[in-house]
Amino acid sequence: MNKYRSHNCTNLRKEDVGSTVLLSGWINKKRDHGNLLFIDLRDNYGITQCIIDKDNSNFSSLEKIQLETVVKIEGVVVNRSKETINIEIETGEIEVKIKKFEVLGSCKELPMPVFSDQEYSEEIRLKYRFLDLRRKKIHENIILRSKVISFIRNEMNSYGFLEFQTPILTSSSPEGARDFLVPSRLNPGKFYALPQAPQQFKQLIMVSGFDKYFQIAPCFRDEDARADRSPGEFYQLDLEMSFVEQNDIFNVVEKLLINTFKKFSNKKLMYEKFPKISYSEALIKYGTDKPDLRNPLIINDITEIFTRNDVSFEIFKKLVNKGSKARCIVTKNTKDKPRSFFDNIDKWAKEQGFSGLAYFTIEKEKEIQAKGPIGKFFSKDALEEIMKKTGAKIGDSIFLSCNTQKELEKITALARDKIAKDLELIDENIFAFCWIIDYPMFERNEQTNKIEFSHNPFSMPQGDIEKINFEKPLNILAYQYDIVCNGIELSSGAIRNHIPELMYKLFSIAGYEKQQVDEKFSGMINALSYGAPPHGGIAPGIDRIVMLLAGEKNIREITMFPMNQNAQDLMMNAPSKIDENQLKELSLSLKLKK
RNA sequence: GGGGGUGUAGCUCAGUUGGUUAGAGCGAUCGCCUGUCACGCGAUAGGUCGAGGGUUCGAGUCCCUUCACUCCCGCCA
Repeated sequence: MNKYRSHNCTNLRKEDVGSTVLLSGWINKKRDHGNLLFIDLRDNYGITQCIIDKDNSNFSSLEKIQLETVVKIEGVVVNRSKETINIEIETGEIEVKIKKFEVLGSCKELPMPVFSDQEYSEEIRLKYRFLDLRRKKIHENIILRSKVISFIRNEMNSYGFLEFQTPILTSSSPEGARDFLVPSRLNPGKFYALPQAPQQFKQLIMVSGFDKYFQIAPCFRDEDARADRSPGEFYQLDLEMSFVEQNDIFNVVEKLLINTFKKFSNKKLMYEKFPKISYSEALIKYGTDKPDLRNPLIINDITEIFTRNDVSFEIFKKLVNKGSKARCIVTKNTKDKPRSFFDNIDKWAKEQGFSGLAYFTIEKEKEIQAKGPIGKFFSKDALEEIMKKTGAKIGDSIFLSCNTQKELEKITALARDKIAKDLELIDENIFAFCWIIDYPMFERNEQTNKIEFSHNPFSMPQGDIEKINFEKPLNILAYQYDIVCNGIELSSGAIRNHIPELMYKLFSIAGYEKQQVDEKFSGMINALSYGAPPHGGIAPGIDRIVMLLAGEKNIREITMFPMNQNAQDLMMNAPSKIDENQLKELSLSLKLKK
């Protein structure tokens, strides 16, 4: 028998009554009745109630023992009387009568309690993460994460994918996020970069003829944190396939995600076949390329209404005249909502830094009319036209905004969420997946006015390559796609451009000389010129998948050892200063800002 | 880089229009208690009210500066 335990803390049942057992674990909770002491012993698997009374010579030392001390307990399994059975825990029908005990790991006074459902400041949780991780909810989240990852691995293997590792020390890339840099001792003045994603490597794997690759890949981007974005590092299910079209990727990923979500969650899937929404359609209907499809509200463009002579809402008319657009959100049957409902939304819009949200309600007494502060500006005919365009019915309300297209997309997207929340239109028990497709290859940077890659420079443009009009780059679409679930972007992917000449052409549009491309992407470009297969892939974010499955809103709740918002590890004290010798070896010197 | 929120005992929080000695629960220490499972009861210790400056007879409370944490914007091919 093992020296520490014969059973773990969830093993023992009625059938074990009478046997002498050895348990090891943490003191989760003590209940001291003076002459009788209950101890809840906890390990990874569960809790077993142990009991000792004053007749035992160990009583007084156990009575004084600190919570979270690690002990080994030897005792006999006994039945609990009917009244004292605890159905909350799996071992609740029995308890262990303590004979002997031994402290395996003593515990100082706790900076935070482990046995408690209370919430604690992140600062203390992260500093004492090893204590925090003992707590039930987060302990279970981390176990869930492990199970999800091994499930995904098994699925991918069963689909015929091979798992490969790719380098962590690689080269800096000019596109995308800020790189984490690592100085090279052997090459003074030169730096490695940590990979933002194994993008080039996975393409090289395809060129190497491996056909189907995947990896649970760490990705490093030096960008500021958000609730759903760790600073520094995160994990992707990186995958790539050869001789595929967009739909082949979709089929694999849909199958994987549906299987995963069905296995690990009881929530319903809104679509078993993910709907495909084009980027441009998404921006109009939802104001964003990551729409929450649980939200039934749709945005409609009604710019034309404000060119009519029988509409006298002059503020909007002037803006439309200058090139602004007008869009609206219809809410069903809200005519009896109190004035405060509408005013709160308008007030909220102003707090978001917009000029507010105008609104009216469509009613019919003798004839159709608009009620509300701006109702009087719309004629009956104009209202009927709006109803036709938006599908609004009598009794519905319309929230509208007028602005430049970019700003309008922003506010309508936010307003769509806000109004749905206020009206409680979102079913939290649903996962609504969709594909966003047909991303533009390029976009214009509004500040510099330059043409840039809008997503991934390695994506394949759509259409017959011979016939692409490179004179109008903003019209070129790419085989580039995203998966969105409940308004969270899970991944993006693309069919890759495997034709070097086409690559040079596209890079030249974005302002890169051939020589620069050769320099920055030498490995890739070179490889593509030695017989590259058509290929494509995608990279779903593991952290966000686990977040959705665990029902958590913060990525730190499903990350074992996360950094704080300032990219510091409070437990390990990273980042930290290094000594002069280390700098010297790397040929570095510091020039700190005061 | 910018905006919002928070900061009071080891932990979670309360603290009135500025007014005696800053409170509670959990935890800690000590005592009582033989069937609890958030055990119960009693007592004790524990505070630079994030820090610095200012207004005031008097500041946890008002003002300024600053720091930390967090949420958001920018950023995230």
